[in-house]
Amino acid sequence: MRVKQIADALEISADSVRYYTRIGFLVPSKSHNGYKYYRPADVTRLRFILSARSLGFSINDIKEILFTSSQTNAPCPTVRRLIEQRLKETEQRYQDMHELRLRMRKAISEWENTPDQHPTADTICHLIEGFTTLKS
Amino acid sequence: MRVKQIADALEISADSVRYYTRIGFLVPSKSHNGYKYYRPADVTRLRFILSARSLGFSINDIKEILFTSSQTNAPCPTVRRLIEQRLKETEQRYQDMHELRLRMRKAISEWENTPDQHPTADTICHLIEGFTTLKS
DNA sequence: TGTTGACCTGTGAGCAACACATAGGTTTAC
DNA sequence: GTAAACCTATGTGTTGCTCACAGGTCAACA
Repeated sequence: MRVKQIADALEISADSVRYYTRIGFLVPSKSHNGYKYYRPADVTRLRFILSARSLGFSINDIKEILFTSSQTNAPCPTVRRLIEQRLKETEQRYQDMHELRLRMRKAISEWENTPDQHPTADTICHLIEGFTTLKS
Repeated sequence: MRVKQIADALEISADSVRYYTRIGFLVPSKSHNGYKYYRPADVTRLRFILSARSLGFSINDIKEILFTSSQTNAPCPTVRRLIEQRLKETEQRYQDMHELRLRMRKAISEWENTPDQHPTADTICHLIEGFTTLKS
């Protein structure tokens, strides 16, 4: 299979496949014209990568998992440790997003009753400068 | 003020200040030794940048706002338009994070009753490969 | 046989928003 | 005068891809 075929099969972009190849996650064989050819084992491997990504593992995490596994060691302890970390980060970012979301909504609703205004010597945009999270 | 002083004053890293300077948001004067010196107007400007960032505006958004404002036009319509867009994106990412969070938690709880296992010819990590979002 | 056009390829660069590494300058204390 | 602490600017690294580009491949047609 060539890059587009494997990409279509797993519904990702050819560029993503090229990226995973570039960082060594996939090792296709090369034909005479320089095209890369992927074998069924690469499909399995790519499917694994995508599953891991969808569970929040980073590229580096996957690298570590793949390495452990290639040493014929059980990667499970690593996987359990990593997902706990990633979950913590995700919770944090989730919380941050929640707060950002509220701030944005508050700004929008506050600005509904605020007229436009031209910039002055010491204000760039009075909407933004006049909005403070600390306000009631 | 030199870079660290202005950074400390606004509680951000000196590297961030250098970054904003590099992209032209701040234009300090240079002294004989190459050090950059920031004036009070830069503090105002930096404060504005930080406010905008905390409302979810991107660096490019801020660039647009600053430009409009520098033309002595009211940047308010731009600001209102941009924040609506950013809010939409934020809502989407918030939703994505929510789902990722649930997937991760489900995986962790499912894996509690799953023993470790060594890799085989066609499995890299049975935990990840055995987990599917579609499962009940 | 030649050629047009659609489609595909690999490589290198670019993106956001900073953080880090490095080599060297400045300042204060002694 | 010098040593140590602290500061500086610049360049590179980061994450996970996407995009731009110049060119290769292949089937259909003249």
